[in-house]
Amino acid sequence: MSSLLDAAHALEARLEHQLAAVGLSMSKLGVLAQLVEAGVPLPLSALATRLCCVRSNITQLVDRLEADGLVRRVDDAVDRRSVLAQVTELGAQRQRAGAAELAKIREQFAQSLPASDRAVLGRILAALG
Amino acid sequence: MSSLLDAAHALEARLEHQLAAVGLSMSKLGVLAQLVEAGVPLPLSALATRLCCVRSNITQLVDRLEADGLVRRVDDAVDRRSVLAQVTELGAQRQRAGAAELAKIREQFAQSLPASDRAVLGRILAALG
DNA sequence: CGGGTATGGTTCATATATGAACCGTTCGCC
DNA sequence: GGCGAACGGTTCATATATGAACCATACCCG
Repeated sequence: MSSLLDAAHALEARLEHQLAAVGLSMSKLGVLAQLVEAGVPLPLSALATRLCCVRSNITQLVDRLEADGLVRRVDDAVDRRSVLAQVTELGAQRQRAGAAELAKIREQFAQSLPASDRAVLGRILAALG
Repeated sequence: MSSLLDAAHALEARLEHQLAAVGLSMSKLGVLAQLVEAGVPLPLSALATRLCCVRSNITQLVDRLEADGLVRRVDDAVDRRSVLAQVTELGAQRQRAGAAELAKIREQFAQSLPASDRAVLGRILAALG
């Protein structure tokens, strides 16, 4: 059980380290990826739902992304309570760069694990969820 | 790859939740367990080494544990730079309670996974490290 | 239509973690 | 003996995350 946690932590550290090369973190990339995927600005609460975290976390994350110039807050024309996050051109560039870094790690991961093991691992982890 | 991270996060959340029942977190239990296992007060830097984190993290963790009355800071008689963390009686009780909660989860984990899968999982994760 | 409830976002306090900067102490070595 | 490097701890700034409290707005129902 603890080796599962250890492996996950090591993997996370590697991902964060790799993303740091393009000035991103997992959290920031997660937000950018959601916005790019959606193709339209999203309400902050939609981000919270998709990223499985509380709203106050998104507030802060978007604060930092806005400070980085990767995201803009825009008003929602139809619901005055709502604030939309819109990815900037720079943000979209960064997201692509981050995704490329992620792909590298995924590649290494795949290579270090035979396809058969990968299948077994997937099955076991799915069963745990 | 992401299912590995997801599974680990879910497991961590369950552990934290279970430990909250006895007023502990994984981090706090980690410190207490090291101190109990060692049997003697440990320098904070020894804790940092054993728990694989930076010293400033231990400073804060011990601050909180001290506020909880689970640990005491004592001077090191031979090295005046060093500060030792000594587990209190209450701290030792808490550590036992926490370990019991952990054991419950481990039990469930073991039951939800056939022994053969557990062996395979262990082998795969070890290969990743 | 209004009043109560639900929703959306922010703010605050807190926990956990990192890394840089700092200071006092110890140690190795000339 | 004394000096410079290494060590030990704290402090600070920062990032990430949670949850409670708060306010404005929207929605539902009698």
